[in-house]
Amino acid sequence: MAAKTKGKKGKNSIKPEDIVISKIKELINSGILKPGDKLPAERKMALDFGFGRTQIREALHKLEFYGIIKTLPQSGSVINGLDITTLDGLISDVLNLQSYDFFSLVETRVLLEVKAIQLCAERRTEQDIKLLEKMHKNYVKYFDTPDRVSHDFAFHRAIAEVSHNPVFKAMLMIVIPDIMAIYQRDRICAPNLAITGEHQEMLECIKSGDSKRAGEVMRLHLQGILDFAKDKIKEEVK
Amino acid sequence: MAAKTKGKKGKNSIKPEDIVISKIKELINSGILKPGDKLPAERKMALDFGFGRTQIREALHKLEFYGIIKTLPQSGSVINGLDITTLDGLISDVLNLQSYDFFSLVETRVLLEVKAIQLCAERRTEQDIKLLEKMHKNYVKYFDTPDRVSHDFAFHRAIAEVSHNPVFKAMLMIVIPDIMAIYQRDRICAPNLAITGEHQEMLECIKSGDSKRAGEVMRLHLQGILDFAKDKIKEEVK
DNA sequence: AAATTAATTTTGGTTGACCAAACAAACTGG
DNA sequence: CCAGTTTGTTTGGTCAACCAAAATTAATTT
Repeated sequence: MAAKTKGKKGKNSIKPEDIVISKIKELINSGILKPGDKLPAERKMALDFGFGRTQIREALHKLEFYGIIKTLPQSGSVINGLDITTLDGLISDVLNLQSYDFFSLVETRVLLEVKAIQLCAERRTEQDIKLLEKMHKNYVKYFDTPDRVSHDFAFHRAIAEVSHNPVFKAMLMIVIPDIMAIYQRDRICAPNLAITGEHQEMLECIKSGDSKRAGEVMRLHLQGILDFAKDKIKEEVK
Repeated sequence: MAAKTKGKKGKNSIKPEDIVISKIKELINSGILKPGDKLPAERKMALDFGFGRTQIREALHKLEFYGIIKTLPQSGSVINGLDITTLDGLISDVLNLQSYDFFSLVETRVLLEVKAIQLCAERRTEQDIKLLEKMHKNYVKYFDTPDRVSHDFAFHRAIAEVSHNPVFKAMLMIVIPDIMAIYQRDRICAPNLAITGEHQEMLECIKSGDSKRAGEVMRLHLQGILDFAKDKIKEEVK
């Protein structure tokens, strides 16, 4: 996935795999390798670049994760057929992979999840509604236990599911856990009782198919975290 | 990354690393392992699970990519401190990792990029404007060459950059290349001349800070691809 | 007895060798 | 001359042994 929120303090160690990736990047920029080409064998690159095959291998894994190459067993690795500028940009992104700031994460979550719940209201089936009701019941049931946050997450995860857009879901699954971890750690005040009511209301909107209102309630629901993120920025500045 | 758009045809081969991951998942679900725990040494797992250490290692790499564990050199791998349900869901997602359908990709792109350009109009600096103008010039310059799509991508990439939200950028960089690859491949008609004008207009909106209008132009700009995606669905159904 | 130090074990990281599938060239029979 | 087969090579996938850093334990000193 994607990228995790790492690199809090100085991670001085430059991983060998990243050096290998930048070497490959050079090969592409210098025109020796073009999109669609099969890149050299792992052993050859290991020799040429002065690394072990393991390091080459990990670099290739990373590039495949991000959809830049495709590795076929017993055959070789092929550069995906984009164009040079695109490729160069993508590889640069893989190399940088900076840790995401909390505000950007929340901003993204709000955008995705408001839209997600709107789609929920439009696309939900009978089965979807049952799922959501079950998740909501569980949240209420475990409200006074340490498992509350777990079931809170489960409810939001269900919404991502019922949006019937797997890309939304995948992206929300990247963003939400990070946000929750930080929010729980840094927030002092007690769990808000209003949350239950908001969940209930969202559920009603989805059931009645009122996508507009569903989105509004979700936006309200996330407002607290958004404010928290804004405060965090000011805090960091001062 | 994120996930790439793989698995077109039947990829029957179940990768060993995924079996290892599901074994670890079982350990967590059975309560033997809890969040925050250090999981067994690579050698021990290799022995217990009946795989080589390499396979264990690749599984751990994958889990670390998705932020589920953290591996410390010469010390061990630690399960990140979420809660059990959350963890279980995340691991399930890693295991499924289905290929994304074209429509969902486009739907996500529209949402992200419309918001991105609105943020552009609000947050752009003088330097940002210079970057965008340069990209636009290049696009016009290379319009009649095979490099057109490359510079088209570069322009959109610049918008992602100028939104000043690294999460938006990362996600758009996942989604856009896939979309462009499919769109170019399947589309028959010639490149639309209107695109240049729309890029120009977007640029003007960003410069003047008119975020609302910038968003509208972007939505219009992407409408063609969205319609194409809708047609594609109907086509697949029949 | 407590604190410090030294030896040992355990850990992830790295390396080189081996395996079977895929590929390509050479060979053979028509 | 060509189609089909064989054989040798190249490829990514796997494995077992080795390395250095970290953690643990034992020994030593105060």
